[in-house]
Amino acid sequence: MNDVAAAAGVALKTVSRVVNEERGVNEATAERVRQAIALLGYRRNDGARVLRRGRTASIGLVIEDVADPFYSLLSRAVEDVALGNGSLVFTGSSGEDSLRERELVLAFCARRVDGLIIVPAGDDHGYLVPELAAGIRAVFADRPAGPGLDVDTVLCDNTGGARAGTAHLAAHGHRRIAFLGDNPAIFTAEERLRGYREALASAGLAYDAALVAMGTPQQERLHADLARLLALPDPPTALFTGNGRTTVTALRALEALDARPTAAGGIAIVGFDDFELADMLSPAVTVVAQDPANLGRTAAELLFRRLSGETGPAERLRLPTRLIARGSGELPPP
Amino acid sequence: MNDVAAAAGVALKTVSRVVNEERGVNEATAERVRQAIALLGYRRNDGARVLRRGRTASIGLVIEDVADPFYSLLSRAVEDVALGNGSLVFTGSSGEDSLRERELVLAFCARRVDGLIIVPAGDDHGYLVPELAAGIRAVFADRPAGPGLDVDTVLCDNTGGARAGTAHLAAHGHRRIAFLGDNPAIFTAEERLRGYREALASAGLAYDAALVAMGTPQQERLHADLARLLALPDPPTALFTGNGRTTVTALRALEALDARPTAAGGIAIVGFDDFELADMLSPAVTVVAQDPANLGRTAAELLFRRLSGETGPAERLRLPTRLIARGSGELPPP
DNA sequence: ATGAAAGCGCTAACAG
DNA sequence: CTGTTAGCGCTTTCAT
Repeated sequence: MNDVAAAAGVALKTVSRVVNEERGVNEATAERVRQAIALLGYRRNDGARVLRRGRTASIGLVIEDVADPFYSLLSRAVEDVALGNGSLVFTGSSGEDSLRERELVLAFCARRVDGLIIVPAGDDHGYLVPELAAGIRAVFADRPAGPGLDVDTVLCDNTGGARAGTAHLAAHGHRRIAFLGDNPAIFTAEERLRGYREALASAGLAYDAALVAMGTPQQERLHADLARLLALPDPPTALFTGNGRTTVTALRALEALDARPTAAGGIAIVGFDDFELADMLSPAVTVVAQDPANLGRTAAELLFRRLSGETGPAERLRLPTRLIARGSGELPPP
Repeated sequence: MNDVAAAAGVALKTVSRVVNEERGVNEATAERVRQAIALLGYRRNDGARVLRRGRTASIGLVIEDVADPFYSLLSRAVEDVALGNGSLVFTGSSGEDSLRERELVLAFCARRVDGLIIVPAGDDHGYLVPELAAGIRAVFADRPAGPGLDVDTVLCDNTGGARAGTAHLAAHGHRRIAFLGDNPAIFTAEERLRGYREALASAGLAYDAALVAMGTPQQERLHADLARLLALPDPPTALFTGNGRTTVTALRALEALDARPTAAGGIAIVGFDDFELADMLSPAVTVVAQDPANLGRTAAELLFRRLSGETGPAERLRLPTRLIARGSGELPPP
């Protein structure tokens, strides 16, 4: 910048004015400065600018895993909103590891991002308190913050969705409905289990712990759980799966167990989360769909509203789910 | 930092030393400083640190769309390598828009990222020349930089992959093989078309322009193209699809045209790019698989080697593809 | 319309 | 082992 000023024969401040397109600069002078800028290949250093101005025009996004379609859709929506607000986004995947979540968040804070969108892996966010006090805004998405943090949150209607999916199976005559969920330590997994139980109760069906299996959606584990379920004296005739990953993995496990449903019949399935090609399988898979892009957009818009000064108590939004009947959830019991 | 120094009764530099865990500080003094830090809730401002040190410990990643599984896998790999090198990553989706690509790249440069990984949308990267001259390192991934830019590049063996896929179909007796590709303006689409043509030539089959359809993978367009192909007096008995999106969309279009293959027979298909559930469709889909995570990892590792001082001429890497036979590519001609 | 000076928060380079 | 000084590149404030 100094060089540009010297080359154009003006003061630093004038260069600054031209670069930032402030008005009140003689057009001839401005042109001279622009020439010098072009000649020297000068680019404004936004880092220094930030240091002086306080706002970084960047936000941090911490999710579980960008490679998961659910989160990649969410990311894209956040990105778009951020760009629309002139902001860049740091993305980080926590991999469901609360330590890594914390490291990422703190690294973003040290970079003085204006705000954060967090899909938390852990449930202790005490480490955020000083940052929030220092003025960094945060919005939690998909899962709430740990206790003691009063912060904007956008969740999906997990319980209602699971209730609707389970009720759908019950309405098609199933009385033995198994629940395959994610690790119960995960907020959404637990809420969905609750919805499942509520739907059973509404349908007058007894809750049977033997029909419930929860854990990380790994092939081997699901294979073992499904083998156990199918070997039960009174095996399930329907399956409610607690998230996209679990649905797909369960389908694979059923295939391996030679128990995958066909269009003609077999175990009925409803899955939480829509997924690519669910409509092309046979039978096509009935799902309770969330809208991850909507989740990301809503969270980001809320964040930017806060950043532009909107005050008021922490918001807690719930996004609806939608049951999409495609075939696998409408198979009758044998 | 001033406040901390005052509270601990030491000089600024001592606080700096403690914060950065430099050695050569009396343990008692250090402890006093740490107490003051905790008391005041002090956090180092990395922006200021960067300004002074020159390195931002951040890189920029520009891809086509994070929401696309190919790029989301690539992103995750880049993220992991970056984190392993103590660096954060700005992510941006260009949406196949060269203007937006440019804006993102320049915004990242203004933030003085240490390096860039770019999947280019456009083919004019003149705007990068001053940035490269200013010392920002860039690695191009998946597609090469425009003319005149001598820069590290990691590509996949598009031609070889398409050749292998097409040859596979020919080896199974097909003599009328159609090619459904992406927009021919896209580098990879063109390379894959080349591979297709080479394989035809090797198999002694004539190239027939009527069997080739290229464009953005939208449902309507593919539907129309497929309808035209199927109505040909001498219609194709096999299909080679030029990328993951196209494969899936073509499958849907075939379904709508009532021409989707079954395990029993029908039009044979080999697709470029593997995709989730390809193995669960019926017939399962034979693909030429790339490894997007490997692509991301390789590009990121190359970038960080450059950032840590490795010199030498621009590298041009080609990553191999792998044919995975699953059924749809082994269907015989009628 | 333009400029001079101060300082954002930090660290490099030297003292002591 | 600790402190002082200067300055990274920019914007803000107050002159001119």
